[in-house]
Amino acid sequence: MLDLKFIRENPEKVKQGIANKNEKDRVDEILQLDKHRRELIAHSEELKAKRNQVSAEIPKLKKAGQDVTEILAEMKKVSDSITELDVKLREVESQLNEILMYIPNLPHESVPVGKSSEENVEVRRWLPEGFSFESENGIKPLDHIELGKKLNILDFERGAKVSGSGFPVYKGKGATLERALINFMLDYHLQHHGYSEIFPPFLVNRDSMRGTGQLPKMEEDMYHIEKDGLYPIPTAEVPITNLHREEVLNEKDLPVKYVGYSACFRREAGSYGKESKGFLRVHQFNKVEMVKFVKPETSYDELELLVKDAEDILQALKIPYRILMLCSGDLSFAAAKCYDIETWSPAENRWLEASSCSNFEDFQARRANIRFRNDQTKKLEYVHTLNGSGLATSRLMVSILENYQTPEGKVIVPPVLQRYTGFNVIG
RNA sequence: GGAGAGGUGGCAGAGUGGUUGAAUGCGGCGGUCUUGAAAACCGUUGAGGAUGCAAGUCCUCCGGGGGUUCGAAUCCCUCCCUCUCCGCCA
Repeated sequence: MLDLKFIRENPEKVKQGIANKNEKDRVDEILQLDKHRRELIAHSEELKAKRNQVSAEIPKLKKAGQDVTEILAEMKKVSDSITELDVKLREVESQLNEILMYIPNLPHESVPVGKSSEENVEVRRWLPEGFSFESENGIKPLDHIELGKKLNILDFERGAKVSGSGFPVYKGKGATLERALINFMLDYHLQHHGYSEIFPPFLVNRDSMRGTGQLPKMEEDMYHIEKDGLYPIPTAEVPITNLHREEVLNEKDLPVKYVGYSACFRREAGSYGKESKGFLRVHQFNKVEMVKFVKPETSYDELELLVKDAEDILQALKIPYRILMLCSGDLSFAAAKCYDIETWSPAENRWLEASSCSNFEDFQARRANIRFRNDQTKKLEYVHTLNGSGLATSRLMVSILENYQTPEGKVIVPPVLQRYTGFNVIG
């Protein structure tokens, strides 16, 4: 959520930022409601001040033996006017608030302006030693679906039977490899990057979904358990960021850094047909997520570090990847700046998004009311929140299986995972 | 699922419908004392909003929402949450 005062004072800046995100702006509507709101407040408060003043007089007058019936009658009218004004005020405020909840965060000044993913900027890439985009023997590599079937480690058909399409089943060494990967990533962030581990709830309430910005805008993309008012999480970002909702953090504890595993559930409404085969687009997947709560002045440095933390995993696994800085038009609703990390898929012959690292500045903190006490000024300030996948296993698994396949159709387990799997090769 | 208890400031914990934003204790901050520290003592210590260049003035907030009243932390209704016991259960 943007600061209403900021919108009031910088309407053109806000309009431009929203336009750069390819969103419709309702700034004029906001300014009008805000004006109306402040008029109502001024009027209502004037009457309340009067009521308070007279109400304090009444017991004194009574004590002095005066007749107060006339004053009571008059105050009754004042009270009724207040009630009326407050009803209007509440109406205006809820309209205003509802619109504000749909206003996206503004892109940071360092973000390139652009319409779509076409205009994202490649920042750097990393390729393992000896890597080549061409297969050495000219044989077309098998894709992850073929490998999964051949090695009997992935079962998309039975997943579809049990749940529906987009709910993959891992079997045998595939299941072990998935588990190994999750444990490896968690351990790595704990041991090398100074995060502390959270194992979060997978179902959250509506307030949490609003806090991180999934709701109300992305309602259609979220699973919803109506009976209990709960939402299966689309990412661990939601429960982990909301751990500190409505809290005041100590400045000396910042940055607070959490890492946690969760299953992630996404309806992917309207996306059937696109990239729908295998792991490329699924309704349930596994992800290790990093979340940070930081002081505002450090958040862009922390974003760079966050990306590095995710990169370290890929370098340890020796998976080729590249980093993209998203252009304004490709930024998500709540993000001010975002880097995507894409891993290479030899069979698809293209890059696949495996991580997304974002700085939300105070957008989520304002919605979720997460603050810290500034030791110098003694004032409360909103923290900046960041999060990044470190990483999502589904796309990463595609890259691992495909990059580590042998000419015989086996898959070597990446060396750093071998002590987690207990075996070195699949097939 | 059944029964009961309770939700008040950072925490603990008072609170007859009328200067109660709220006693008291702990904690925090500042000070006195001390070589330093502790102890003791004194003072101070919530948030949000409207208005204003500012100083300030005013309004709101005692789980959420609604009601009674000139006036509500205090009375009524309703919802939510937490805890305890019983039942069920991985």
